[in-house]
Amino acid sequence: MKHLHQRIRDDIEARIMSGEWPPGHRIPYEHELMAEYGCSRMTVNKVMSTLAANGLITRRRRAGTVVAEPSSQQAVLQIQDFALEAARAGVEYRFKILHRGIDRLDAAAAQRTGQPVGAKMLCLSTLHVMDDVPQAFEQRLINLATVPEAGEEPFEEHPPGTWLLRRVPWTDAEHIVRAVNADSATAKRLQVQTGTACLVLERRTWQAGAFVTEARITYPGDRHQLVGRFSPVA
Amino acid sequence: MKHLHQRIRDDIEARIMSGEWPPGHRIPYEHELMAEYGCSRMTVNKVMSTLAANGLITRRRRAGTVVAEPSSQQAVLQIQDFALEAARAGVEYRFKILHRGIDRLDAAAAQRTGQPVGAKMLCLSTLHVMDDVPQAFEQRLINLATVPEAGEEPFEEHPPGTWLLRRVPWTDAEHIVRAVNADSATAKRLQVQTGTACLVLERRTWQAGAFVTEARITYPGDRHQLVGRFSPVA
DNA sequence: TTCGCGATTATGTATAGACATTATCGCAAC
DNA sequence: GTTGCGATAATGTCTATACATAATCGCGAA
Repeated sequence: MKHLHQRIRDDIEARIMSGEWPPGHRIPYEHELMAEYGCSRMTVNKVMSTLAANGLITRRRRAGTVVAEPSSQQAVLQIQDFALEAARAGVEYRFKILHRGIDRLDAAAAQRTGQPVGAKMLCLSTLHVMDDVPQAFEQRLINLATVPEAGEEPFEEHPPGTWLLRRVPWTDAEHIVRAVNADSATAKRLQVQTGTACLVLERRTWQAGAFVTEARITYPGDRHQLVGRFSPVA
Repeated sequence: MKHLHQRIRDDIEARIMSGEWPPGHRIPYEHELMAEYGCSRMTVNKVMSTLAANGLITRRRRAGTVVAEPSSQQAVLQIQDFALEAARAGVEYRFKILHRGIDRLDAAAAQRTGQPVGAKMLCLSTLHVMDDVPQAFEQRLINLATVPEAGEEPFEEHPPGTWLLRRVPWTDAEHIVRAVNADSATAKRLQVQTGTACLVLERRTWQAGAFVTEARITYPGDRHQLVGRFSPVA
């Protein structure tokens, strides 16, 4: 046997995953597990705390521990960095800033981001291209109040998303994924027919309550998909 | 001050999130933090283990602990249960099984699911309707080898997805999100025009290596979007 | 019957110490 | 210089104990 911690954890996870202990089933008390595995309560406690943090079980003082009800399902999608993805696929990547300007928030954008109308934002439109084929069109707002240095950044080496990610850590993010028919301007930029289904990913990020950036990325539906793999437990 | 554990954790998270400790920065050794906070090493250790499990820091024996490099971004999307969503919005929900049959896997589906060609699957087509407006069209395969009782289930009370979720815990899931133009059959079922952009969510789930189910859910692009909120730290 | 309150009990947090594990560092031999 | 190896220093795991906290149970009073 290896570490007791891992063994207890595997044991309990197996029983939950196999359905032997269905949702709502009461798990033995810490002192019972302690006796069963012949270890101290701290060891059992650490395992149970970990499982609780992972959402596999629910603990309540005095009442005990039960297997958690399955929550509403989550899809975890990996948003790959274009440069990375291109490097892996062995194709050439480049990006082009189509528009750059400093604007003040209009009412709709203020509503979306929770910022006051008129807040100064750096507005960027970027086209991501792989092997001369447009892969995505990105419209981004960067809050100059939170990230003033973005105003001076030429975005020559890295596209705005990559630059921001390694400059400003974010604490909260909101994602929206939609499908839309390409309007004529978008279709032209992405070199698809007007009306082609496109995947639109909107992401807004905050850092400790301060709005950082909003990105709207439009992918041609026939060239891109978002993929994710997920296991509820490590 | 409340609990030391939380205080240390908040402190370190704050320093990482604010950028004071950028990725790669070496975090004080456990014995240093122990001295700084005047607590035992176990307390520090538990905090650091938690942060490491959350991917915020990277720990290596002898080398010490450093702030983790930002990984590629993830979008975490909540897939809401239709009945729940409808109840919250105060509208009527119902579903209709359009087709039901037992089929054997063809080559393409076998490829996708990693099952042998010819494996027996329960095939269901379900339309989800809210206030008489179609909201989604779901095509689902259920592996009868893994979930034989699905063959007898009439799916009168709960739609297949809900039924499965509370019957079979899953250990792995794969998600793909795409945008497609509605073909005429789909358009008719969803009561939209042919060619309307639709969001397609594909999910395949396994339980301990055994294939459970594949669902392809098609949402009309103008009626639905996937939304998610995410904080990297709890 | 119902309400309130104290005893009970299971989990939450923390401590001090012990030994295990494993990279790294630095010195010595080549 | 390069290599090898032992000392060292960091995290990983575990114990035994203590006290805190909170929810439930059950008893007694209204």
